[in-house]
Amino acid sequence: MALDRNRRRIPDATVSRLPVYLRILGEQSAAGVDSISSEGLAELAGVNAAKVRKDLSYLGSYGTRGVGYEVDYLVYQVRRELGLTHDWPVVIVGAGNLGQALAGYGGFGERGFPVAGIVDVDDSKVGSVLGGVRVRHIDELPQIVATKRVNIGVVATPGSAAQEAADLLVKAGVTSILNFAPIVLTVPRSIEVRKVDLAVELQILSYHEQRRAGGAIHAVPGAPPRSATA
Amino acid sequence: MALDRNRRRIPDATVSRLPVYLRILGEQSAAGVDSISSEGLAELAGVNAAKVRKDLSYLGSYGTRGVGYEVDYLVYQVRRELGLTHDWPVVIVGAGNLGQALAGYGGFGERGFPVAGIVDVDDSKVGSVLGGVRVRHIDELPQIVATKRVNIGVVATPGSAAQEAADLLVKAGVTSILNFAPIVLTVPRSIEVRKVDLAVELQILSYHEQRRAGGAIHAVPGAPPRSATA
DNA sequence: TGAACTTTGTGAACGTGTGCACGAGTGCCT
DNA sequence: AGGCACTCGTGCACACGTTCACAAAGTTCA
Repeated sequence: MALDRNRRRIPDATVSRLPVYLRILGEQSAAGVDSISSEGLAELAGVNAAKVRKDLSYLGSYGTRGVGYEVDYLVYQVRRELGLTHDWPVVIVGAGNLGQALAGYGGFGERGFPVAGIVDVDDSKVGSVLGGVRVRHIDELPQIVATKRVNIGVVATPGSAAQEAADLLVKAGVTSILNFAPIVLTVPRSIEVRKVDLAVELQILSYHEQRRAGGAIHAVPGAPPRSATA
Repeated sequence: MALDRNRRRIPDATVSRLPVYLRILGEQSAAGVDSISSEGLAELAGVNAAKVRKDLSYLGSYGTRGVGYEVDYLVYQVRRELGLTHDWPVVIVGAGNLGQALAGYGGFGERGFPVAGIVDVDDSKVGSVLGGVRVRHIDELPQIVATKRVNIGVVATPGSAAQEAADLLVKAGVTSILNFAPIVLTVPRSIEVRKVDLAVELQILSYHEQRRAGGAIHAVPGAPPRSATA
């Protein structure tokens, strides 16, 4: 505790890979594997072995030269670094198509993120039960966040309501937001936001497809003049 | 066409921002805005103005100094670069919770990615209708891909079935895959894969929450010894 | 015990991405 | 017509991320 190896800042790129390692390590552990090399883990994670070693070195020196990493011990260390030693209850705003799917998707709670509540503005949705959780009115959001000690909010509303949802989450005391709405949220700097956007992902794939197709079809009909003045 | 300014490789980071610009530009266009500066676009996209200019410069010199960018013209250019001048039908594999939500989510087709089909292995799901599309048996996948000219496949199965789903998609002729299953897919190098993983996103947020909480609680009970020999 | 072998941890080189700062055009106003 | 204000396009420096390559440290086996 004195020679605290902690409080090292871990690079973003590494943080985003740790969950992948963690899942693989869990699978290996369940399969009875005791020890794994950086090469083995790299293979399973689809990355370079040196990258694995460097990533893991940010947590400390938990490997054994000549052998590899002890799976269970590494699982524990990664979980600790990611803050997964306890559950993080989440609250979902928006009980539409997506909110319902998220609540119904059991893997949420299993992975340490139990759904503490789902809220919606629409009274007709309030009261129905999704994935074992009753939909409540958005006015109850502050109470849910406070009593269930919720730090993470999920925005699953249409784009038009997303900023308002985020504002309410922040006001209720949430400090991290996972945003599924296709808009850029404006929040205080201290709030951590991550975005998941289907359309963006599909459009990136579209770019590569178009490129693959030769893309040489530039003379598309309908090309507007630069200054239509219309 | 002779002095082809095309076939310039656009950096990945830029490609992933173009869809964001595109959505904002579309909104501005709908709001009656004719012209926008890099600063204005940057503000709305939540990024640096220089970055916007550099990103757009990869498409060509479509701005006007002293004025900005003509919104409609820029929309056209970005859409062209992203290959959005025509629709890209997609096929969804897996009609579970997620597959249903994706099919039901109208925004899919509206944004140029109509659902050409949904397939599942489970006979009890075959025949039901989701978002206007009938669920078909996975054996019909090759036929759907061929007749509807599908290039993009969506894997919405549980992790345990995802690799098989990907293999079938590739065999059927799909060249891009959007993967929602929490596993690393193994596919031929020529196939473009993008992954959307809820658990990863939540765990990244968890990391920041843990860090915010001071994280100084390292002496967690239950810390396993390095070599348990158990 | 010691030599051969394995695998980690990390310095260093390289590649990619970001942001500043400023020259170069363009439009507007007098 | 000329000057001024504005904004794009981009060279450059810096930060971040990736990969190589190798010494250090551990294991195995004769």
